[in-house]
Amino acid sequence: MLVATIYDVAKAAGVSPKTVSRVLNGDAPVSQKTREAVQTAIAELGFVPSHAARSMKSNRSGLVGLITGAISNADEVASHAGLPELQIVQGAQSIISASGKTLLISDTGGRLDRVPDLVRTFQEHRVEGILYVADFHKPLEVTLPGKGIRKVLVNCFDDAGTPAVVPDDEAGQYALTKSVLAAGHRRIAYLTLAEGQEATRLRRFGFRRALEEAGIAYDPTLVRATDLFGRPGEHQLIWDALDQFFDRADPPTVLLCGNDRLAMAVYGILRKRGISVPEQVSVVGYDDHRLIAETLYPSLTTAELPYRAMGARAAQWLLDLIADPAAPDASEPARVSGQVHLRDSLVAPSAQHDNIINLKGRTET
Amino acid sequence: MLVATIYDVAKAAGVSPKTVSRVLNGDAPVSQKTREAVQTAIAELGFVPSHAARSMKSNRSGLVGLITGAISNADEVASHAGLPELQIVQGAQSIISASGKTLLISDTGGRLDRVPDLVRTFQEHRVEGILYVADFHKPLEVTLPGKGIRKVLVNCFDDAGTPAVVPDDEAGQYALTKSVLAAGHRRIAYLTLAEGQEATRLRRFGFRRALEEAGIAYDPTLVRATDLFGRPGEHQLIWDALDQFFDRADPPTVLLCGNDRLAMAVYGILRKRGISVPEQVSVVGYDDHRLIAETLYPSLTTAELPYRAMGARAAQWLLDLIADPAAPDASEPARVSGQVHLRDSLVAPSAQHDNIINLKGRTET
DNA sequence: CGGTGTCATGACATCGGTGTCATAGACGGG
DNA sequence: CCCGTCTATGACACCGATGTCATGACACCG
Repeated sequence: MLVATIYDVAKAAGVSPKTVSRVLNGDAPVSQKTREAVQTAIAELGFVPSHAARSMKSNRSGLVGLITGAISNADEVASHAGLPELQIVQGAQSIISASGKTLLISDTGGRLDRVPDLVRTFQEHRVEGILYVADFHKPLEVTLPGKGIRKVLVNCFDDAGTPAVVPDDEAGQYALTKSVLAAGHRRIAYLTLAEGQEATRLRRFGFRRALEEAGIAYDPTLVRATDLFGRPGEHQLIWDALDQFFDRADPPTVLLCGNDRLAMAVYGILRKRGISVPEQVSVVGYDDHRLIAETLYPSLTTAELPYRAMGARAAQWLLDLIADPAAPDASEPARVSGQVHLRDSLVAPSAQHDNIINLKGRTET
Repeated sequence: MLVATIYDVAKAAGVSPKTVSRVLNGDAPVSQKTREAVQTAIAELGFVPSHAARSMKSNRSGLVGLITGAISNADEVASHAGLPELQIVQGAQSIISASGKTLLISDTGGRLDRVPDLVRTFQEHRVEGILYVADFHKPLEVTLPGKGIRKVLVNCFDDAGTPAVVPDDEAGQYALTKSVLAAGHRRIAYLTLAEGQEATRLRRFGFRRALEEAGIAYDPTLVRATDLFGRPGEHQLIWDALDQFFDRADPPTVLLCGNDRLAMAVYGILRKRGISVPEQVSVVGYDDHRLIAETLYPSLTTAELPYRAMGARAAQWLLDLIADPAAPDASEPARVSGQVHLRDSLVAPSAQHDNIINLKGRTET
């Protein structure tokens, strides 16, 4: 006898299995004496009810599936993905487990073609819903199998009206740019993420909107895409962009970076060029990747990518859909916005005592 | 009818449920014609067998539980924990899923008192084994419940002979120090992790062993613990340590850091002091946290904390224990060693053209 | 042509719980 | 004292698979 069953408990307590069940679930009156006898037997045998048997009868698995590439991506590419994506899992986990359900986490290992397998495994476990988490804000790349299963997309979206939760990149960059403007900056350079990404497109809108409101013309020559996801050549790209910016007669007083990792690289390259942060130029990131933002010296001003909140929001949405099967799909993704975190890397241009103009070549090695 | 059952398939194909089962499992001959009829019915109904029913009959859940604080820690503390710990999960995931089993991942949310609950949930699911993952190398902090369930500890150990997989910190620091010595350094400063940690203790052994072999005396004044897990005050601690090192008549030519995050902070503080890496001093980390090591500029020489391999090793061990219930416990934890990754932050002292001596105060702000 | 073995298939019990229904006492009112 | 009601409990079927055993249809052999 590997594990005790309800029958073992019943025999030990001298009652019927059904009575044990009643003690377990408290769904019918049981006399004090019987209850105690049963509880003693349960404790002695170390009995734990079988989830399989229970869910078979009730036809409710109490399971929610989550598909992510986070766990594998974390190592594969030292990119903006990885750890932050994990916060989505974390946010979902907290909501799901608070609801008494269990989260089944599966990992694509970076291979989209494994998704059908993962969904099938979920179906075998009769999950009540599925969360699909993308590694960054993008259109859904696969057709999710699993007809009839409730799903919520996180960090991605489709055009079929599947419920989706995405970051409000436009509002995030808008708020961040407003903070930069509020500090007094007027010449703002922007090292964006790769072209073609949702985040790049949406954040540029937010950036421009903030500039317009401040009456500053958008200058495309102050904007360069430099994110190569940490692949070789990225440092060179950043270096070239900084060259271009600082060669100008009116060099920028602040550098916005598409993510905190880029900002970290920028710190290093600025150091090599002999330019101090923030004494000579302010630097701003994006993501609020705290490992970076708080450890960098000086600490980094950045906009939060509200991954944790997105995970929680998506999980709650999914639970609602499960509870009310008649609930309608959404026509629009839910957009979650995050806060701006002001830290030491952003100061007023007036506090930048050392002027950057014509620093070019000063300490190139 | 929410989901199709084997009975629905049987009816649609005009055969008995048992025959459908035979088609599914291929454990008995079925005629070609019958097989096709059944497969057609399965496809039409979108039938997926119920894991619950299956495991109830077979008494084998095919599940393995994993308990970690990684998912929550990732955000809580921007420390050496978080992402790297996740690689343990990743390594385990790959082995477990390759074995056809499913990994059930649970998260303590940083609260050890939740462990019994998590174990209980695992027991309800009748997991065949449990992996317990600590956030850094330490003695086991809790008594794991779940009598009779096979367990393997990862990144922690107890004195009861529970199978455990830990990093070989001594060998790692030894190899890393050997690399530093091989580059020609003789005056080596060491910013260690917090006192009292296993890693701190073991790595110091490795450090000293390498020094001894090179005939260099261990100088305690060149060793300072500066890791505050990213909490405020850490920068100050590092700053003070660097002051002390560089005030010497014979300042060190290289700084070993207890982890890559510390190295990142060191980069920033050195920049503020006007000291260039590696032109004036070499810097070395620990962990091979690639997000940091490859993005920092210059890229960081560091020793790999072989988390992924540890996860895989532990998972394989657990699978072996499950397959052979008679297998004995181990008296010693398995120690997994990682490689040294040489990158740009470490150069020969002869290549450090600018002497550090008496730089003190040069650019303090 | 009967006996025997193989192949293909089905009936039935079973895994561990829970829903349904029945029933034995206790208790109270008329 | 009888009957209705309520409380506490048990018998039994069932959820969806699969293991065991039985059986019908052939084919092959002597």
